[in-house]
Amino acid sequence: MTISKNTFTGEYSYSLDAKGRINIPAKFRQSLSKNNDNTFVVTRGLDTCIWVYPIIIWQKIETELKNLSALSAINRSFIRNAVRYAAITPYDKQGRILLTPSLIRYAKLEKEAIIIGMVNKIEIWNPKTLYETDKQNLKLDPSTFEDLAEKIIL
Amino acid sequence: MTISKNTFTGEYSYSLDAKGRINIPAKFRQSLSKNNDNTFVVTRGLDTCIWVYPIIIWQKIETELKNLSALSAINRSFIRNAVRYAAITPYDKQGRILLTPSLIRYAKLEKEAIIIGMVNKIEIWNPKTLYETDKQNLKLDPSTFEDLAEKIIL
DNA sequence: TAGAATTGTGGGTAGCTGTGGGTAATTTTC
DNA sequence: GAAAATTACCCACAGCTACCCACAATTCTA
Repeated sequence: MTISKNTFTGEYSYSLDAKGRINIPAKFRQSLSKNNDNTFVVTRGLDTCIWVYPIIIWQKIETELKNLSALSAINRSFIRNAVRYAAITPYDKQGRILLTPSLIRYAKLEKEAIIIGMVNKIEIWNPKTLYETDKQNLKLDPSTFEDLAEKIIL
Repeated sequence: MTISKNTFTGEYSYSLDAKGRINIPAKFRQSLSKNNDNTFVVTRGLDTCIWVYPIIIWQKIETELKNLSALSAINRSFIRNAVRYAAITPYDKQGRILLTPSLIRYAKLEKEAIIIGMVNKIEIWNPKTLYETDKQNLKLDPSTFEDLAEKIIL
């Protein structure tokens, strides 16, 4: 098997149910390595969305955070944002994870949700918010974009 | 076999079936190196077509993307756009890959499709769109080609 | 050139996936 | 300590997908 583990790509449309549960695409679950124990970590994204990490990836991030100097205000604010809203959620027999009300509010999630594989993590979006964010991003510096594209895309 | 692996050339006409499957030319499949596990990655091309990569080529892109810091908004947006439309598809016993409805819509594919070898990747086109694009490209500033000529010896 | 193997295309079906809801166990509240 | 609220776990089921087989056309081989 050469397909890399804990790596996610693609965009999917799923629905959040009345109990705050949302399905993680079967393909993403299959990509999880065994030592994740069918468990993800959900937390606030830096955009208006929810970030979902395989738990072993999250653990690496935690150790990195510990090594960040607490002197920098940016670091402190990032650590606070990333860690304080993090919740560990194993998925149920049907492959769904449970989102906290706080996260659902933060990402302005309603019934319909877009799930995007972001290589080493997963994002959950309200479709409208995603659309707005896409529009905003078009205004970002295009030359940086092109530099990245030339370096990375073959 | 002297032909280098994971390299594609030539133009072929194939048909997309009702289930969204399309055959990858046998010659292209034979060119795949073993470690690809009979698997391609399909994604949006920069033109109105679908790009198909051998998975090990795609994995290089993934690794680069993993190394981009998620603290930068430009990086996040870039990753999202690069990965969002990508799908990993092993080909079946008959040599066909499955295209996502989203990609089929993007490339405006109907039944008839043109498959083109583009050295390190493969392109899938609607014949009409390809024809139109060719016509447009004739109008491009010829000096662009001259710039390229300085970089590449044909 | 005849036979064998490969290739491209179509379709059927078992099993999986996504979604909703129910119930027992647990926690919370008064 | 009992009732209410919340949570965790289970089942049901429609729709879809992955996998299988069939077959005609083409290419290869002896």
